Amino acid sequence: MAIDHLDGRIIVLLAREPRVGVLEMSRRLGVARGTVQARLDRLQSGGVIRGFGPEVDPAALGYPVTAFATLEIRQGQGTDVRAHLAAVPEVLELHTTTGSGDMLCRLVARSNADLQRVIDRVVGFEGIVRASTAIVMENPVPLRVIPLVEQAAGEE
Amino acid sequence: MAIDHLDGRIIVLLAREPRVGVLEMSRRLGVARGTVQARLDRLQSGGVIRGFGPEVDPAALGYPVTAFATLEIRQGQGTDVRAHLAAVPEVLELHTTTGSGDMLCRLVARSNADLQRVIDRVVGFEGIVRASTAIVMENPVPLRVIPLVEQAAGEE
DNA sequence: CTCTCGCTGGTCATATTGCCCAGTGAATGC
DNA sequence: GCATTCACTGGGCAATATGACCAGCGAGAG
Repeated sequence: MAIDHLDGRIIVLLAREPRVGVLEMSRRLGVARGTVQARLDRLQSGGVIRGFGPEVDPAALGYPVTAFATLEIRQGQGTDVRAHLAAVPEVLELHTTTGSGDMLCRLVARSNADLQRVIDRVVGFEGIVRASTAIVMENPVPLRVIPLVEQAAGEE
Repeated sequence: MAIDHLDGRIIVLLAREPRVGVLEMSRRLGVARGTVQARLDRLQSGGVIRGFGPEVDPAALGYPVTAFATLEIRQGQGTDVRAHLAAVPEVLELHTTTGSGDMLCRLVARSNADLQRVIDRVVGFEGIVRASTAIVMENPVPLRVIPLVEQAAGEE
């Protein structure tokens, strides 16, 4: 899906101030309201903008510890492992990857001690052979997309 | 920050249908509008809900390849490396971790070939000693928080 | 027993939304 | 050269949501 420069500005503006409405955006961007509305519809139906769900901070929820676990899976157990991990609330994300491990997942926990419990629960499943965990200390670059959007919008 | 059961329902509802307004929410949840409004304010100022920014899908933007890179940093170069990586749009996320590597970052690229370019750019910096990359094949559990919210809201 | 707090259910003026329309300009196809 | 398509403009409409209030109520705390 192609991203226009105007599309880029819309997304950036929306990311910076999510509360602005379509009308306010049209004012700021200097285009007609209908245009902004049409662009937004296109971006959403095109899948570029998936939604506007609330961004919840696990830390504020009482889960300040984040970790990444690399899992090694027993042959053919992939499906079961996926289901098992999907059932654990502390598993925020799961990927299957190439490379040394077979899966990579993001975990959160209430404390370092609690992380042990989470890991036990994650690993306590026959299909998982081995797990190596890296605890996150700092997060210099929190999940972001704006620079990418700007690049995609600019070069186009 | 403590999460109420009602808070939980608000967040879940909001995550499922972000477009509903405060009024509609109050109707669905069977409480007064002012209550929902007050709860939302509290959740936001408490940091539990960070915002309502648009969720952009890098794949739809033309970056369908995701990878995780583990970086090994030369002693004392941490700050410089952070700045370097923050300047690369394809770096969506960066963490410093315990364990074998020193940093973990999430990358996206336009293709597997393009990933090489991105990695070169990431690694092409004196402070980085070594990098090992894992390409994401599948994403069985996309980034989610709802189960965690429900747990935090339920047990409380 | 009193105070405080959160929730209710209501009002109000204002702003925004979704939807419609005709007109314009540029690019496209015949 | 000419007609068509498309995106954008600028406007107007009714319906709705918003933010800001208010008094009253019940429960829990001191």
